[in-house]
Amino acid sequence: MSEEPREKPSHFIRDAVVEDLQTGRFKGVVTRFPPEPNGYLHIGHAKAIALDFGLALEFGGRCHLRFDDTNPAKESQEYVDAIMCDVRWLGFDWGAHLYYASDYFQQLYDWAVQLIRAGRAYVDDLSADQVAEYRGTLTQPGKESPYRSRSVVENLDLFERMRRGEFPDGTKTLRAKIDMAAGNLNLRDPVMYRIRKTSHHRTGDAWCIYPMYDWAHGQSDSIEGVTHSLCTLEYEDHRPLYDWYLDALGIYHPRQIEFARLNLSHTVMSKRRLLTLVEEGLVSGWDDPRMPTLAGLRRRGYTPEAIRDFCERIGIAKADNLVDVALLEHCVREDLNRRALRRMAVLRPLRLVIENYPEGQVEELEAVNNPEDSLAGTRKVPFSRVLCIEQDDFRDPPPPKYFRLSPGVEVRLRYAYIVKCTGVVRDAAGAVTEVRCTYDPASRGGDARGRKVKGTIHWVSASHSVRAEVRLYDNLFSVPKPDEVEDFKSVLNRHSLEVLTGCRVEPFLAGAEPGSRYQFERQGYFCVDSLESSPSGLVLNRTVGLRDTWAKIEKAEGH
RNA sequence: UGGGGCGUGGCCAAGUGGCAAGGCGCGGGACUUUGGAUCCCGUAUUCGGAGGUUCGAAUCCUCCCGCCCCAACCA
Repeated sequence: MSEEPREKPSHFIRDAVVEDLQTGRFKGVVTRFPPEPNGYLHIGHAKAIALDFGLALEFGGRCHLRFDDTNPAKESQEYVDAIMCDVRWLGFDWGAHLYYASDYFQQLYDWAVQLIRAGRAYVDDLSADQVAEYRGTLTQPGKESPYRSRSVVENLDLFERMRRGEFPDGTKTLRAKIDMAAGNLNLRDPVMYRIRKTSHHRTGDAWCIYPMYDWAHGQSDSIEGVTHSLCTLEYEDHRPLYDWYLDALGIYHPRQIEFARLNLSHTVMSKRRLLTLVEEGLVSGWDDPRMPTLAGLRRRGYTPEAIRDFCERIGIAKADNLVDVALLEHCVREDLNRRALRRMAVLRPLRLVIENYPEGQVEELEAVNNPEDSLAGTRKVPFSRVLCIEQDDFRDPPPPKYFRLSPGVEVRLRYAYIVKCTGVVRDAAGAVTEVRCTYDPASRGGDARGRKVKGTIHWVSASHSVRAEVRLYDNLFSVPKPDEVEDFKSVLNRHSLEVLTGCRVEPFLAGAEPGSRYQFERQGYFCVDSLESSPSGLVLNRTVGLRDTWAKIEKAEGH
């Protein structure tokens, strides 16, 4: 295993980090991945995780996992657990640096008091609607709240009573006193605290006022000594506020840098839309193998390595993007090609009878486990007179450039023998129910002995194979940009899941471990479903198909 | 006459004054007991547009065009 560590492609954030280290602005690198525990992580988060943890690793620093849990109404322990599980699975380690914004509630409260004392924050009695009204519009300045000029003493008193729970939800807020005429709406006296008499999954009922994102985030970064606070583009407008709070408080000041979030073709990435799919039962859950969630990709059979590689290849930049899902698929294929053991499985069985093969005879033929890895060894596959082959591997008449079985034609049975089709059996409707052939005993192992045999097909012994259910997945959406359609649900791919129940797999697969991955020769990569597969009922998920040149030819040839 | 960003091939993306990296995809070929893998070759006279500066510009200047984000007591 002499993996040449591919040179890390550079990007503007790495450049900025290098510069900050050189100029002495920061002495080391401390990053953080700050998910809100209100949903499952998806491939877009993987990009951020790889960036945050990757940079820390690269510069000998550290990366914190910090839950941004400032909105108890939407957050829960279920999500906290799922997120930690996913980050670990992806291969990253936060060591002892697990934090929660809720751990800082007291410190944040004290700092708020500090701002009130400095005359930089005030308690406002305006209702939510009024606050919106007073904010003005994109093109018109807002106007100051009538409560903006309350005295420090009064503000201090009111704020403390807010905390004690003397006022009902929504009746008061604490706001920073900045500039109601600012072009950047985030600076028009942003709300720092709102009253919410809701218990929090970690702090219980200790608090009834909760900090807003902007008030919590920068200060949390500061407390933890974060150097580079990396986030997505939509927070660019928040940076002036991030900086304002830190400066107003006069505390350690990390640097926020924004990058473009990932968009993947043929799927949706917004938490709101993913939640809709889950809640409306359009998918089986957050871990449905068609979902772009890490839980879904994991169940689909994706490897952490492939996802990390993908994250590296897409790069980090500031331009809006839509990455072709074909790149993600390429990454798993590349990873699995060199690691997955090969097996034979017939998804849509067609009976093949070898007329001149002795009745009752069984041979154990040797098959290579992985041609890409000589250490993977070989296995024995039972061969007998009656086999199952793929329905697609027999055509009568054969279309142009078809290399597989058809009347009078010879084909190789992978690792077995060369067989020649002698005829077919059809049912009353004319459908082929059985293919007949003879074999060449001298071609054992598949040796064509000089002959040109263009096709090689996979097979399974009818009586020795094991039954299995196979689930074939396709893109969740039928268009590249479902987000741009009026109703994204109208463009769901109706064929995103195809369940095949009569599949036959080679006996070696009988005891396959849940989650284990294989390449089914000539078909694709599959993994044993981790939830619904059992020894008595094997269930396999197709991670991704193999590149299919024949499909392209067939498509180009006509229909 | 609101603010903040972004525009390099079908999709990502390097490049930051010296004459367009790389990857995916696509097309062609070699090889092949997976029509897989692997290996070759091809794929932007041009960098949103128009001017300008310069011996020389995707890179600097000016104007224009287009796209994205922001008016939750969400993050």
